[in-house]
Amino acid sequence: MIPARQFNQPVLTWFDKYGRKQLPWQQNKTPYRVWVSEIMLQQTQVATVIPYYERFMKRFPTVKKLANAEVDEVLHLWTGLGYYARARNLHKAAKRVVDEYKGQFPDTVEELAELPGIGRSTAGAILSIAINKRAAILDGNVKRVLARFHRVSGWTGQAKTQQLLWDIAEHYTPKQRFGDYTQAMMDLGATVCTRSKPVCNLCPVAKKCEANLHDETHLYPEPKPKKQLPVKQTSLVMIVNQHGEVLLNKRPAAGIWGGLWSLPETDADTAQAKWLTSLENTLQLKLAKPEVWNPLRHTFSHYHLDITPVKLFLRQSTQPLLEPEQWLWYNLDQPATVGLAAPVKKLIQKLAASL
DNA sequence: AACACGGGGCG
DNA sequence: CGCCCAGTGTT
Repeated sequence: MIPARQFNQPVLTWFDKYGRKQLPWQQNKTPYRVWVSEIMLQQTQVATVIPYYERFMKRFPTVKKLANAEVDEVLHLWTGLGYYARARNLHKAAKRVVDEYKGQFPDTVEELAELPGIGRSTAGAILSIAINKRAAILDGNVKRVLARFHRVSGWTGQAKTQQLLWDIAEHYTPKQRFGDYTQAMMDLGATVCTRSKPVCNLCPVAKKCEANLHDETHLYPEPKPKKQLPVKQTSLVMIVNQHGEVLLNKRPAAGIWGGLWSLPETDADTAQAKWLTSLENTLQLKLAKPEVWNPLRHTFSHYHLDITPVKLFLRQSTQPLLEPEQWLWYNLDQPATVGLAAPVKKLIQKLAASL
């Protein structure tokens, strides 16, 4: 690690020249105003936050006003920002600041981080920016800057990696101008040391940045390890009638693709022949020999689904369908306006092209 | 369509 | 403590 001032002085000088200082929450800085801005900024970009912030501050100019409001009104002002749990936390925390601290925000990281929605980093940001107390932060922007500067390996969410980054963050925190330094690091990460294509020639510490010197900024921070997703198999059956329509059925409300229209599904390859026979019986159809296509993979958040498509033609004129609530002949030229699962839509397009 | 984001909650 | 999640913007 290099001497702290060789890092933080160039960063502060850069901030004096290029940092933003006119944002609404940078005026009249109080713990309350900084807190609200930090929570809003966790999830949304600056340009979007500004009008929300101003409306919020107009309606709740003090923590006491916020604490006394109905949570529904807080949520109402939050509408459009998303992550409503954070608005609830904001409201809960305001009540606690009023009840437990007589409306005065505590001035230690430990106490602030006890409040719902405030962790160590947000606590550090509030203290440094609002009351110029010495406190480090480690948000996504700062993690990126520091991981690159020292080529810190490991995913930043890993406890060990995170601890190392906190140590580095503490090390570089200056002996004065704590608020400016916090702002500077956030701005640097947001505008220069960006996730992709960082603009190193505008960076005040580029000449000492190990990732930059090795031309390896793209390797840091390391991405979150992809968890090995389980692979499930299924088969989707495309039954085409003499009008070039394909048979869809509506899926149960629960489970994947709940309530969407899909192709009839069979999960057991080995039992496919049997399944087709039972489908013929159920729907009173007569089917021609199946044509098995190459599988395609669809990935959910929690597993891969390898889908084997099977095409078959109906060898008779179409009969009225049983249970028309659940079954539908989908015309490929004049598609009905129904909700289709993404891979089903893709398959139907391929099917149309094959006819 | 995958990824990232700070903190809460769970086992 | 480690793991997963939420909800939306960015890439």
